[in-house]
Amino acid sequence: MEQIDRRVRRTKKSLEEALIALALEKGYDAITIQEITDRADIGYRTFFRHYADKDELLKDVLSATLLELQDLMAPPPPELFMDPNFSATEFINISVLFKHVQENSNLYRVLLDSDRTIIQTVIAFAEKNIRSRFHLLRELDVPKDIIANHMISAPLALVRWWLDAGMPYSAEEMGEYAFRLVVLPIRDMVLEALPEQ
Amino acid sequence: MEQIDRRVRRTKKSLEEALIALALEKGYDAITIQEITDRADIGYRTFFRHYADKDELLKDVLSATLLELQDLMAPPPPELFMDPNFSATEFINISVLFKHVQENSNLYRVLLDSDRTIIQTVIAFAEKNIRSRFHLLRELDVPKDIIANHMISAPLALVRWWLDAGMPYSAEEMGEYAFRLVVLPIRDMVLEALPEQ
DNA sequence: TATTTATGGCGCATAGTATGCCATAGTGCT
DNA sequence: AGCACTATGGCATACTATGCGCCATAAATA
Repeated sequence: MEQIDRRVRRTKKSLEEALIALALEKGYDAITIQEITDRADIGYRTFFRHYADKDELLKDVLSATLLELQDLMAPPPPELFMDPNFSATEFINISVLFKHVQENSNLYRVLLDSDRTIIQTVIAFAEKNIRSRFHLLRELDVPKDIIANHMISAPLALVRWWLDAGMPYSAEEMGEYAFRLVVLPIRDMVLEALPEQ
Repeated sequence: MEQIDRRVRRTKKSLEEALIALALEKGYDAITIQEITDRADIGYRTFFRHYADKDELLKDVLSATLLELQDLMAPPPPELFMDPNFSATEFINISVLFKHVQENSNLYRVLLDSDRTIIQTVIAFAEKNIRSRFHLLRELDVPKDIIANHMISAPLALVRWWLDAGMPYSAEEMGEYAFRLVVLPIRDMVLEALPEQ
């Protein structure tokens, strides 16, 4: 097995925890690598033996959580879109997103505060996922590419607002709002485009 | 009048042009002040006599254009929302946004590529504007704060997609798509909430 | 033309990143 | 337990970029 040296595990774990703590305190961009290693009580030199830069550490921190989200939001099979009886909640379960954000709010705060390029990677990945679900569908009133983008970035903006505002509503409520603002209009469009029975 | 020294005008103009050119070439973040002053053929030292940092220069570049947009998107008076005869296009003319982006696409590219804090300032301002239009309205199915945020960040995400994709649709088409995805659902909510005749 | 002011170029201080070197301490394996 | 291995710490160093003081000079305003 890929048994990893205990020291490496310890070092990485310390650095990851230090990054999150500092990012919440003073914002991701403002952190220096020196501060991370000081907080983690790790030699400055050691940082570069594991990560090329700050962003790589951040990716490491986020990857597990984002893979988890990916599973949660996962694939209702593409055939579902062709089934005229599919229900609204099956279309996409958006409140799952908000629950996951709530359970990992510190991580999401850091993610949404971080460099655009990291978020862009996440968005691009999720978009590809959505597009693959649409590809069986015939063209709608709005191009499918635009819908795919909207289905990702609009909920993400709601998440950002939610966190910035101090989560004044429950995850279920936010799911409901996102459903009304984003999902419902798209579902209606899709239903119209389905081949009539 | 506030007649400004010709040299100052010339210096600022050169710096602004250099910033835009460089930002389009290699991305806003990657630019150094040294590069800006070299390109502008201005002394490095002189930069700091006009701007505290890169962001301040960017703000200067964007301010005129954003004020222009503000006028274009401007106020249908708040009473309009209480008028049951108000039409969809009066609700908010979203295609104006896309036309303005098209005419200033270089600037918007730089803006959307730049630091989050600058975009956040713009979003916060626009949000306040929208909220003031809503304040007469009674509570809807979705909290008004969330709607205000959605009305800003969702179109902005569409603009970002449009620019990143190389503007494959016309401004009018994008306006139509934004209308269907964002404005129409909200308009329907508002209409439901209006006191019935 | 005289006075004011912006600019250019020099040097210097500071902060942060990134790497080389070598002794040391912790680790996995037999 | 002992051995070979390798991650780590600490030091020095190079590099890049920001930010400012100083003073001579060029350009603008009046």
